[in-house]
Amino acid sequence: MRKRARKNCTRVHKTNYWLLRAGFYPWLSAKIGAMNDDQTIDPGVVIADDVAEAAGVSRWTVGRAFRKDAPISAKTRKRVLAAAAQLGYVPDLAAAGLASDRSGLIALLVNDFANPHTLVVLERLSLILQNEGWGSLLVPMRDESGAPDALLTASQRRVDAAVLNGTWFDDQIIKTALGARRVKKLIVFARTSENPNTISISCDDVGALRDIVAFAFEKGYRRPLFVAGPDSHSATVRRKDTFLQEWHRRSGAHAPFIHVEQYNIGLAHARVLAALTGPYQDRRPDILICENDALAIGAIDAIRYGLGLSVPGDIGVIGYDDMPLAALPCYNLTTWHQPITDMANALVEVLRQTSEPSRDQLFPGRFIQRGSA
Amino acid sequence: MRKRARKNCTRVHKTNYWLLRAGFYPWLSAKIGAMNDDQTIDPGVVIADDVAEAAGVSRWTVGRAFRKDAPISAKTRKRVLAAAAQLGYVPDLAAAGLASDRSGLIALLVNDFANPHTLVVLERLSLILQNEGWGSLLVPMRDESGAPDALLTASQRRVDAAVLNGTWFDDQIIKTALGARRVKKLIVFARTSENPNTISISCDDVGALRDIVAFAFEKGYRRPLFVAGPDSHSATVRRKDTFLQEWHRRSGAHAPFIHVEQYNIGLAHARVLAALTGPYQDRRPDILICENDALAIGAIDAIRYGLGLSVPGDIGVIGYDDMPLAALPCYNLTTWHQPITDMANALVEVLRQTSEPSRDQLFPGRFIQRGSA
DNA sequence: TTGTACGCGTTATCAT
DNA sequence: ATGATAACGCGTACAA
Repeated sequence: MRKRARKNCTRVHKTNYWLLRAGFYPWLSAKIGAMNDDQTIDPGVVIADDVAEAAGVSRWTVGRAFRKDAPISAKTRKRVLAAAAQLGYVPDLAAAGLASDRSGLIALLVNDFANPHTLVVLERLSLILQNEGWGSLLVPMRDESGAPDALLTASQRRVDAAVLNGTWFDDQIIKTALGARRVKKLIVFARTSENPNTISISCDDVGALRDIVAFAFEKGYRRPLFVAGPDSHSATVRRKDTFLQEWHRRSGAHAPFIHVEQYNIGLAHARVLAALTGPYQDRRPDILICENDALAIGAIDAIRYGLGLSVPGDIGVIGYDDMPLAALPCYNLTTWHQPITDMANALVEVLRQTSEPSRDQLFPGRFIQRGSA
Repeated sequence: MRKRARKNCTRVHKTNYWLLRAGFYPWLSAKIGAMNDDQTIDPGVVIADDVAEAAGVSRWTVGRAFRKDAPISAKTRKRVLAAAAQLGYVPDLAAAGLASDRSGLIALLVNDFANPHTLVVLERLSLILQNEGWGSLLVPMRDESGAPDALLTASQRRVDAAVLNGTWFDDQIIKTALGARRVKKLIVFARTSENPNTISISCDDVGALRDIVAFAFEKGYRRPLFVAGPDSHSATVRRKDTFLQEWHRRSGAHAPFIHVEQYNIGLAHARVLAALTGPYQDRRPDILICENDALAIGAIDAIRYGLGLSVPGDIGVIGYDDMPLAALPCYNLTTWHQPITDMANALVEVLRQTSEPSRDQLFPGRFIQRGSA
């Protein structure tokens, strides 16, 4: 009964939209310039048919004029674009997505709104996606149980890919994502993932923690405490394990660690304070190695305002991320810089590719020595 | 030639999607639970026709079953939903948007990524929109010239509304937005706008600054300096002008002010330091009233680490926003709390309405006294 | 309450 | 290089 010509669409789409920047649509600015304050431009939408009629070509030729690498003569294209400019035509991406199975939408799944670093990631990703002609669907996840909702949203909007920006994605969430309908690609950003069906783009945190351990050891620190994020997630384990191994290799001793349930500055404050006034009261660490900057900032606050001690005088602190907050003189955090822009560029490259890319792309970061250690 | 039955669609849409939460789609969880790690669910997409066939009804009845207030018998709906559940059907919102002229997408236009408060706004808005069945299109604007690009993106995606979250939107940008095709509603969030074609949802900053002035004056401060954001934008003027008026009314004196070109912590640091070591060296203020928290944080850093003075001992600082950073013990900023959640709820209400809402909704905030003044 | 014709604006595919 | 046919998946209006 039901007819469906295009099943299992695995065609390669080589024709991408171009001319997607407003700079290429001078008629927009012209119209706006001529407007009065209380005046709205006639919202009567111009469609490809109108342009076709005006240019004396068919609707399909209009579409070709707006796509790269389309078989169309330069002369015809010029005429079509001129007609489009005069009428104020802009292609409708929603309709294009419906027809082509490529929505041009990328879902950014975010659960880590308490971490200021998230804002940096959102800025970089959305800007670079916009430059490349993609739209960003911001999909928040309140907590772990919010993941199915988020992925449902993404799949209902036919996104071309979903990017996991969170920190506590566990394997169950990734399985949910892969199971969601119409989510074609799943990319784990700024985290590693062991799942073979994902593509992860992240900073080389193994190398990073080796460098961090080297720095701390050579600076003479001997009583470290590792401050890790939520337990039970494979992503966390990597930095922690690398640290523990490296420290043992260098010092012969086993370093202790604590876990904080969320990457939340206030919570880190509380947990670090509890640790230093409780189990670690009599064996106070001389350096806190933190899994990321949010934990490190909380740790500094705990040391200074909870214990009345000094950083780095009494206890040093090292973070990871180099978020803007880390550079403020109040914290002046020694940390590890992730090359977010490079990683975002790599993400775009992965999105462009139709073939299976190599998984687990690692990018080197760099150590940022400031005043906290 | 061209036929268009539905011109100027001003119909009232009373039927909204329901059952949009994943909790209502138990088959998703079931399928996922049964999966192996390296297995992907058959992405063969189930459409309404399939469900119709399985339930023995027409395709249109399937659509009705998924909408509220649709004329359908409870029995039929139950049968349809059962069939949908078995097949794993989920409505396609992209196609629905194309057909109905309501995409269910809201564009969040953001230009203020240097301000940590933006993350709070994004979290609240995207969560509440998701709960109500809307999707959030995150549209970044690098600078003022990026506004046309951003609005083009929004209009090409047929958003139902565009929400301006930025801080330096001037009237030209708003005109651009209103001129953009297919952007039906324009809402200015957390800022006021004088433009009669917009709806602004904001905190009552006139009342807020009255309270702030009252506090500062009664605390005995007598030499204020107002630290404002970018000049030339009407949004900025309101807090500044209110402050200046109120201070004059109370003290009989005219208070001075400076401008910072962006709401950026580092830049505020530099500008405040320059002011205090330059023009204001010999008439040092005893209190800095800042237009928002980002400026206030920069001011505190400048006072403490640039001048070596103490806050609040030598100079007090008051902010506005109550962003999470303000509560950290390092800054402990006295500020004004904006009721973002209430404002987000009001936004949803405006989005729901088809009639013209009253413009300029104001919400009361509250003074948060901490240690910086 | 249910079914049908038509349209939404575009693209894939094929024929010319 | 261009035009034509047939989707894409669903909603609206109206008839039954």
